[in-house]
Amino acid sequence: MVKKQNTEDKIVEAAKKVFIQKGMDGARMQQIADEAGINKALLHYYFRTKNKLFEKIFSLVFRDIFEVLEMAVMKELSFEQFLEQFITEYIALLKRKPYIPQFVIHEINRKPQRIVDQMKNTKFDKQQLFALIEQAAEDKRIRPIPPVHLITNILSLCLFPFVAKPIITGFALDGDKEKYKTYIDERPEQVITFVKQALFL
Amino acid sequence: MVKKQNTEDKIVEAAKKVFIQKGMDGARMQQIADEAGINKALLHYYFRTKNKLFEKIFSLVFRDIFEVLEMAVMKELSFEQFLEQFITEYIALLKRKPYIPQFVIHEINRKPQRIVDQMKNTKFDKQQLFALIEQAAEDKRIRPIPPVHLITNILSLCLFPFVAKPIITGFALDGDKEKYKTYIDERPEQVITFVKQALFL
DNA sequence: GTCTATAACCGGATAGAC
DNA sequence: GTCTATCCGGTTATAGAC
Repeated sequence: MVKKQNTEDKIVEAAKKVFIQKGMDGARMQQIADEAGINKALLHYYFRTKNKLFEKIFSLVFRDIFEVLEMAVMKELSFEQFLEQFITEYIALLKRKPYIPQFVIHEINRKPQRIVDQMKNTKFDKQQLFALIEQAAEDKRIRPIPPVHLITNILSLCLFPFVAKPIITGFALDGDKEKYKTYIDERPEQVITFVKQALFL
Repeated sequence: MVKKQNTEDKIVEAAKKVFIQKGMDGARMQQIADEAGINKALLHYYFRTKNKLFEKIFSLVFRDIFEVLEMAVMKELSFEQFLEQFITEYIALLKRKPYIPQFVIHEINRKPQRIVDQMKNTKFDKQQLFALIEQAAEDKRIRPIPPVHLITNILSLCLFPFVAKPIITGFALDGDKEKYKTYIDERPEQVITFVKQALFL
């Protein structure tokens, strides 16, 4: 938390903030410059174009996303362990970086293919996870469920509260930010319980 | 499906398409004009500014969203009936208008307060739904669960498959569009089963 | 109501001094 | 590396003929 970061870092941080908030189209180089406490020209000096700056931010944000995903699946867990650990850690990640879902959704809209390509480039192994689920069902440890549905279920339960934050706070929780905080703190346990009840025989 | 609609309708339809696809910032008046088969000047003649046109589209899309929501809760169902009917109809709505979630999320980002205000203006009664859930838990028909969590769970399970369509298709389903269609067709049953298992004792 | 032409504006990008 | 000033293309918006 040192105040004297170098200019490039200041730019990246400011750009991250603005691009996440406004998306590529809505973001303004002027606002990024203001946010970083410099002027527009310097932005171009460091990153040449708005697009190049955006690409930089995109790759940074994307790295965050798979940080946990990879970790969770890499370490040869049982399905039961995976379930608890994945939900706990993924929600923890989103608490630290709540802007991630919004940013990704924005990009899904703009350039779907880019997101898919990036995902294919990670170490995350889809097959391994599918197999884990199918094995658990075969062993009668969980009720049978198509892996795609289970995975999307889990992801949706983790992600939605962050995407819909303003709606949940404003509409369901009377605009009370403390209530939202509590809600999010309860989430890991609530999701784990919900999924376990839904699955285990 | 008559071909000769009046100009205003043509504009609205074209604007809907473009705004949904590109968002307010990304949309271009020229593209809307082209899509409607008229010229830019006429756009301004009917709606004065881009912003006013967008507001019009926004309110139209928003009406769609609550179409089902209101219906489902209005008609004094038991919790069990509500559950099945809501999930079935909400996913059916999203199949008809899959652009809704993206559009709303875009707006959550841009102007959170607008969304919340709009929601408060609907006939949808939050309290009634909360009470329904709490009553079911009290009667031991379902296991106890905080209503906010249950509602967000259900919504997330319905919405996510549409928001994440490109990712699900491209990454989990090998880019096979037919598989996505099948996946979506299976969804209502999968979600209902999942939620029921998670809830009912 | 609808068009063509153009004004007014905005925002990304560059030139050039320091 | 950092700044001020400026350019230039694209986009919204308006004027005015038909």
